[in-house]
Amino acid sequence: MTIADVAAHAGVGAGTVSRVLNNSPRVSPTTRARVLAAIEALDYRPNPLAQGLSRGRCQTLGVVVPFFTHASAIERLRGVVAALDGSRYDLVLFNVESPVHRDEHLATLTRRDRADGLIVMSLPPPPESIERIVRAGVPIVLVDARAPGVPTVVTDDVEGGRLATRYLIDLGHERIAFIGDEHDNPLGFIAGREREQGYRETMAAAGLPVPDGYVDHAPHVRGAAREVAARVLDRPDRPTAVFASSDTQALGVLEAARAAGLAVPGDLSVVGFDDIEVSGYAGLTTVRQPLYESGRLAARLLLDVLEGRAEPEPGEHRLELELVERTTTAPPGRRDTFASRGRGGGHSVRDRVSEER
Amino acid sequence: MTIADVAAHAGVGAGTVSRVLNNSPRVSPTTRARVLAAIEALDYRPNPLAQGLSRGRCQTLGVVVPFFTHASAIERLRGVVAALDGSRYDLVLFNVESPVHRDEHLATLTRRDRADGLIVMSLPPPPESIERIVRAGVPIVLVDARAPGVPTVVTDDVEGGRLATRYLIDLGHERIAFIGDEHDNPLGFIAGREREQGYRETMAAAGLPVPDGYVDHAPHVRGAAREVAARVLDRPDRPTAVFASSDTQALGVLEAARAAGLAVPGDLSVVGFDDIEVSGYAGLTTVRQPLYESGRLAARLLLDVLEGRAEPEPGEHRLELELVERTTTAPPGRRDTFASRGRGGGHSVRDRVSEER
DNA sequence: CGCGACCGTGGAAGCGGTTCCATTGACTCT
DNA sequence: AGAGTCAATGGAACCGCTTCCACGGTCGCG
Repeated sequence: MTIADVAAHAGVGAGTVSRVLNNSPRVSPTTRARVLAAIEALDYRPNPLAQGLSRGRCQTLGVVVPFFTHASAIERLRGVVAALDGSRYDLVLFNVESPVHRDEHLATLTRRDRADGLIVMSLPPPPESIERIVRAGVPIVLVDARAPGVPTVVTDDVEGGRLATRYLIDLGHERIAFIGDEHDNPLGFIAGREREQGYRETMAAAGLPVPDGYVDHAPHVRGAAREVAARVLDRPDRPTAVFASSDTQALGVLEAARAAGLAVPGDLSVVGFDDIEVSGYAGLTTVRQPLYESGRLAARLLLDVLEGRAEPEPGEHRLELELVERTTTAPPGRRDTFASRGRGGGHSVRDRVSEER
Repeated sequence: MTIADVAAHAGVGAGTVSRVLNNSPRVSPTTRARVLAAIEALDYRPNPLAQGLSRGRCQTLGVVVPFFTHASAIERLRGVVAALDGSRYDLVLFNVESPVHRDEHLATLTRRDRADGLIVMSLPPPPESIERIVRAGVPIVLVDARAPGVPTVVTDDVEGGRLATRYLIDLGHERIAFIGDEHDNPLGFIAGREREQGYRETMAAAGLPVPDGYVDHAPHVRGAAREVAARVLDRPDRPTAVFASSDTQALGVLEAARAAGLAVPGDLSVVGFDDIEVSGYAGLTTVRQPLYESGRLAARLLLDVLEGRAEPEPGEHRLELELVERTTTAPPGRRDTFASRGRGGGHSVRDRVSEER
């Protein structure tokens, strides 16, 4: 079933069929009707590969995302899919779990034959990759990562770190520990480091000490964070609060607290970062970043460029952070019963929203 | 940068370059070396669209999945991605939120020009779609859905319903309510209905009554389940246990119980279905289905066919269900304190596994 | 030593579209 | 009425690759 069959059936040339398909104005109404009838009769659909080859683009958006099953990645993807829905673009997923992975994918994506546009999440891509992609004319948007000369959708992670720390200090905490990602992660994530910087700045500004061992790092999984947290909770000068640089890790901290027999927030306050879906359920106080919105915005920026509605605008699109207060935080030393808190809770708009998902 | 450039640079014909690219044995070692050098020198990569057009396939696997952000879908996708990793196939995601959506996608996927193989999740596709796809020679695997003549990866949902109900009966419960998906959902999901059937069968076999109003249905979101649960928990003959046909809904039941001031599992036992990630954290007793494994198996079956290692084998690949006992269930009337349960818990292998994600 | 196999290779045809160019015929304008 | 426009259309060229076919050169064998 090719365009030639349709042309024959309608008694016209292939070019005319193509013009009808592409809504060219240069076709008479009667011819158009005949062609459409033939298309209908033969149940013809253009071959996307042939279209792609001929047009030099492939109606596909590539999303390069590390560990796509991580809750935060999923939320972002949800935003991307929402933005793509109704457009003519398909979504191809490139999952990244190592630098080799990343470089392979970025190398194949330097032309419009695999994806017409690229969303790269959370990965600071090697500058030479970026440059090749840009030079090749493939529009790209970074999410949760920065690079000069490229549109990015970001939040201010340093500020987020400040927000969480200041909140704990305002509650009256003085012994505040930090648990974050390992600094030398192979994919070069920097959000964790920036959140740590915000933490350190704020502690310093408040004149609060950060003893050795109050800052520790662990791989981005719950179990690892729990172990590291166990260590700091076992110190004689046990902190009264922990700021974890992700909700996943904060959940690990909560587990460690439970294992250590500490009441939360009675003995220990915990603040996370991200506001993934579980967090609402776990009652975790956290710094919410608009994950869904970030994906949606990135996809929209890309579509605007691809469909000629806008020029690529290098520069940051900053999304705001917001502290969501739930039930894992309280002033230090106030011994709440664990029981009375129950599950869930929280007071942000987000909670109402997440109900209905 | 085309194959002709490489050919010119290596001083050979285009055909020879193609043979080298495709590991044809009919190339002399010296020529092969020259071509490889040229490829290297020019940093040449074949255009996948042109390859696809010429070969009649596109090195892509399509996954059609309703509501891909649902926890269960994500787990399955994770399995698919794992199976695809290392293969030469890309993954294209077709998210489905309505029958129109579904039919549009299935209609475009009846040829090898958009995807070489198809995984359809949780959707009973219209028989004529299936037939067209099969006739077109596009391998397809259904997950969590059945159709004659097509390979499927399934679980026995009726049996799962029995499992959960029998477990509650064995604990000593007699007043057991059921909350499930609406029967007339537009996409035709049947898992919920089957789980309900298992529930009804087991109740009948045990001679236990199922009063009017003990079985109710709600859309597959937490909030809706909570409202429906609130109704049944408000009855004079309040049930001592609720079996919800998904974990998402079970979480809604837990919320309703909390709102009603009922202790879980003291006043009310709750069993869910799926074992999504949150469930371990929430301590929910549930019927675990191997979601990750189902995705992985489906992708592997498909790859085996696509790479000629196997013929498509219509028939069911059944994966086993397993009851995971956690802390939302207990014999009726035993008044546990809510506090002592804390969070998490559970005794399945799964829990250890999920720690390390 | 001559003939047929066969290996290695170049080049053309084809995959199914899009787009440019040339052609035709109707229509306008002087 | 003839020249010039312009709309509608057919058809060829092209996108970049695979694959088939044909051809020249070796080699083995009689």
